[in-house]
Amino acid sequence: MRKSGPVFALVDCNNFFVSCERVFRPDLEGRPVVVLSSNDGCAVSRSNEAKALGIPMGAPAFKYRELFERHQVIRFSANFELYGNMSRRITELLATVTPRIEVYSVDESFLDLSELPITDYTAWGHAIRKAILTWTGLPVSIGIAPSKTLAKLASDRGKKSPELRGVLSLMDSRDKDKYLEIVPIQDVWGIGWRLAPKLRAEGIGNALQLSQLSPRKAGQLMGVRGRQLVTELNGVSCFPLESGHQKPKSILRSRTFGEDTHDSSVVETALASFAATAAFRLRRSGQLAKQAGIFIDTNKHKPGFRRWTKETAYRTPTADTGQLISGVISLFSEIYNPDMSYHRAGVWVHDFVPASQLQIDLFGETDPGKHDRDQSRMRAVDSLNERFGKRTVRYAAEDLAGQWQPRRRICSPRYTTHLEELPRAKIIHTVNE
DNA sequence: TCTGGGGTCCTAGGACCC
DNA sequence: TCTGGGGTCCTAGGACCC
Repeated sequence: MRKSGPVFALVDCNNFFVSCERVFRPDLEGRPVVVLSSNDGCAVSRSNEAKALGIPMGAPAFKYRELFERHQVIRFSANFELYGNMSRRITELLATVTPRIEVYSVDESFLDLSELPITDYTAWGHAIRKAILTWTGLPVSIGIAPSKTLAKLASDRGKKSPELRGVLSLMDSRDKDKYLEIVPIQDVWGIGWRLAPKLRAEGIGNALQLSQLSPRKAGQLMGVRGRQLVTELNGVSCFPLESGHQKPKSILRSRTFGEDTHDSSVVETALASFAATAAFRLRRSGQLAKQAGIFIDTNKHKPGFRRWTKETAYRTPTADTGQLISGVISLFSEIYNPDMSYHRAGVWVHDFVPASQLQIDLFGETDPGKHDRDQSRMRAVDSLNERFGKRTVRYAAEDLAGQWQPRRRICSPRYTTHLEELPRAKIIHTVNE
């Protein structure tokens, strides 16, 4: 059956990181749980019970320590290996429903339903929700609508209104306005902390009022993106499904150090590790970079915060780990000041060209065979690491003694990806037969 | 003591040219 | 050298997302 217009579903995992932890710790059901960011710094995922205690997104752990203790809030360091694996399980399941899928983030996917023979979208949503829960143990919310913005809004409503049991379809437009009216302006997808007060000052306080703006006025207040947003709220799709394999346009690796440091060698090994991962991602995307840069920060929460950035261009675009490492270390040597206390650092690469279209710079390169040798060396490194595990082969500069590495004091096991960390089953013998 | 990490897109304004 | 308008290209920074 062919529908007249676009139909999008947004499948959104509830409290994703916390839910992943609970799959393997069912005893945590009903208890307040938070997952902390790198360095165990702040809360990045909260269970409903934790939200009810008034723990906001991004709550700094040290400020909430007392509340955590008082209410026995269970805390975890972020275990991205586990979350990534759980995320792939859901994606694989959804891909069996339709190939028209856009993995929007680690916990959200859009599906294009317009070609599927669905007569009752709400029933379809409940069936998918149940399948995901059965197969992965993860609770999701599903919103279905003629535009992505409305699908997003619908899944959010499905999550927040218990009577909807996680699924809301806005395909039948009769009660659309009712739902739009209860969505505060700052909760609309695409309205952030700067636009929300600006819109409120214009008397626009909810999604319904936003949808009633004229395109002209919307453009004036919010630019082209805002004009499209208003159109989307009226059920006319402007943002298509971005399926397929978009290649990244920039790659950034950065970390806050486990402890602040003056030591140049600690910062160098961190930068070398970031450069190595960035280079690997670059190769995996089949691209070469023309530009690489670094930044180093002092602690931004202390007075006298400073950031230094420095960039370099490659005459011949590269994805070679060795070249990127020596590039970023030399940039660092131009910035380093032993009197500074460094808190965080990062490496970024951008300005990419496809690896297949490389043009060797005839004037800059004295050894024309070098590029090919570099490439085959990197291919060998990547295949060894794929076969024997991440970082089996690495550059000496990376030095994984890792004094810079963030703290992860309370990390759960990598249940799904490391054999030795598998959950253990206990067999209980009953005495009375 | 202790506050994450990784992206994309758009726009305003400067540099430069005719 | 100065005047002015108009166009393109590039970049930094703003704003948003998860």
